[in-house]
Amino acid sequence: MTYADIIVDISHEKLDKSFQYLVPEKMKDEIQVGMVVSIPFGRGNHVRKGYVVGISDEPKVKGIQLKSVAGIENDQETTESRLIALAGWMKENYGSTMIQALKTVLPIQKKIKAQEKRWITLLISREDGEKLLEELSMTRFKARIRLLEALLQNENGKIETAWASKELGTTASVLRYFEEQGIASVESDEVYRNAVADAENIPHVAPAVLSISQQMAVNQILSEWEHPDPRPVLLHGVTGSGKTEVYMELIDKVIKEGGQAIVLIPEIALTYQTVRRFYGRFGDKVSVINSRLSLGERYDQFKRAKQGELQVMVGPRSALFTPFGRLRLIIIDEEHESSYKSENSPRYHARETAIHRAKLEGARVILGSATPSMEAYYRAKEGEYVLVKLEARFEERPLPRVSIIDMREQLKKGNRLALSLELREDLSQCLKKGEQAMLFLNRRGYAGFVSCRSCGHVMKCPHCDVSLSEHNGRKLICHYCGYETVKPDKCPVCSSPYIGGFKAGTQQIQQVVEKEFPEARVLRMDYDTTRAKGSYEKILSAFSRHEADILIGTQMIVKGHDFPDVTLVGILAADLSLNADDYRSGERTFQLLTQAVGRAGRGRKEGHALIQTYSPDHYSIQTAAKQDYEEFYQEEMGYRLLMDYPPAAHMMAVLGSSEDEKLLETAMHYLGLFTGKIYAGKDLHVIGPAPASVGKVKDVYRRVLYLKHENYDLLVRIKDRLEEYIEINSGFRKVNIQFDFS
DNA sequence: AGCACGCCGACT
DNA sequence: GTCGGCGTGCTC
Repeated sequence: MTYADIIVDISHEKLDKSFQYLVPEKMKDEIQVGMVVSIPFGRGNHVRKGYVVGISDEPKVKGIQLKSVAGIENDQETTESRLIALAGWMKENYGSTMIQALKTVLPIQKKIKAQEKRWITLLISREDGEKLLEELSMTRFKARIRLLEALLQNENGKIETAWASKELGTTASVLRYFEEQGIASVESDEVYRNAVADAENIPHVAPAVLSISQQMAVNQILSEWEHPDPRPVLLHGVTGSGKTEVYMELIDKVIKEGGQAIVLIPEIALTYQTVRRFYGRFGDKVSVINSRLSLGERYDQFKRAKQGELQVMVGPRSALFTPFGRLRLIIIDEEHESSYKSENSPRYHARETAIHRAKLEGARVILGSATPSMEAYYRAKEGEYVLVKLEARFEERPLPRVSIIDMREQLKKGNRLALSLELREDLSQCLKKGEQAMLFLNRRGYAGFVSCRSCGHVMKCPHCDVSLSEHNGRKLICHYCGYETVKPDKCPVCSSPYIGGFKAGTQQIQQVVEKEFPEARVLRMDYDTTRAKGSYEKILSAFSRHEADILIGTQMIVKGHDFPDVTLVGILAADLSLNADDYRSGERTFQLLTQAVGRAGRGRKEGHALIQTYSPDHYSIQTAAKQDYEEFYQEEMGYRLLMDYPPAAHMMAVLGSSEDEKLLETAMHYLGLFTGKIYAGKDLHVIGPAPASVGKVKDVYRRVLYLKHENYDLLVRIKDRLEEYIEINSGFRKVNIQFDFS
């Protein structure tokens, strides 16, 4: 007998397990893991869609009469089944339930979408309506009166047909009367809107003539593609070298061959500019998904892709699962960005997942970055990826000149302001010449905490074990759970009145700058000024139109924007991100500084950057100032090798969370003991368990156990063993365990 | 999600 | 006494 494990309709959390069905004799040879089948389910034996996730010849439950698979849905087998196979791989390699994996991979169709809503809209003015109502009230047409009354009462003069027929008894003949007389119109919901914002106003742009180095890169990539099984390409191009032109050239090739392409970009922040460029070149073959689209719009875009209306999809991490039927190319721009790693289970990395999807689909992968991740560069050096370099900046523009300012010297010189004397001098020069400047405040992993200057007490969130941040000088807010409290005017521990915030926020910088340069026009871009919808684009486009002289902001200003008039970049508190408590802090600092420095001098005029720091000798800062990736990589790799951190070894974090602190502690302790016992002597490093870097969020405690080993598959096997162990032991019922690979 | 079982309020 | 409200739990 053949049995199939099937997951029923993925849109419902509670059905997060597989059910076993009998496979009828005639389907035995046809059925495969990844197929979509129809099955009778529940008491009513309703026929529903299900996904085959396993096939076996043994029943796993006894005492239950198994039902049989009703049929195989053949239609969209190829695209969908490959995505389901990808989900299976993600489940296995990142540790999650199959249903979570399926949900990230398949577009969730909304049930209501099946029957579209129709709306009755009042076309005449309210006065005319009242008049007509009076006339009608003399007649016997009661249904017409009810509908007109309802339309007049409704604020927008718009009601749903389904509601009208149910509540008002409106019939088709009533609607016909309203339409014929021009009193109201009946229209369906607008069908898919173009997801590309402002698409009508994007002019077509002819392909640019590639520079010599761009053309060389394209040729190198194409020659790799000649191989039957091309390797992923790491395109290492300095900031401003024109990687996007290379991407577009390759996409053009792929489209002409009848293939389709996915372009991943780091976050919504960048979509606006990037999408415009792609749309300008390829027109409505291009679409975009982002988190601002509604579920319905998102689904529509995937549907268009599936129907073959689109050739190119641009979007963040989740765009990787666009159901293209002839996917031939996946591009991951700014490959090093941390937003490519999912924070939810399955905690997949878009880079690895893209490479796997490409393998399943017969597509190629391009990874692009000015500052590649250690992982990607390591793999390229090992020959697993092909390294292609774009060394010259576009039009041979020189890289900016960089100076490092030792802030300890500033204190000795008696300057206590956040701006060094050198930066102030350069700013005034820059303003005099009518050029633009950017001031970048590095506050990655750092919140503007409030502390007592007398006893050192730090104001913390009572629910989350993180410091509270000061807002507008009077409120304290927790960025994890949103807890809010009034800023105390004396220390709750020692009653000292000297309690206050660390004065280095963007607002403070703005005040200093405005005081120092009263004639300069200053824009500020940070968490506070970009919360409103569209404000992000507004600030950036105002700055690019030179409506301001100085732009002050956090990391969001350093990402990939071209401002040709910017000649000066000032980086404040460059070393703050070095103090974050994870092994990637050196890499992040280098990336941030390199990207920030690269903002200067992208137009005709030469650029200059100043890095202000308290650790001028750190290699991340030194190499970023020299814009020397290779030297940074060597230094950083030495540290990773010494400490067995990725990419020198693989690491698996076992994340436990529970509301019960004691229970969590024992549970994690036993997991540690268990792994130590079964894998003793296999060179496995077990670290912890320890409280997670944020030990408590929304009153849920979090602990973490790290396992390091050079063999990834061994870690995956350990994960499987741990999952079994957790399944058997009832002590884990109230503890949530997740796995995180890096 | 559906559908059944099940335990408390207003009805012919 | 019954009809029916939707809370809870199960579905191979």
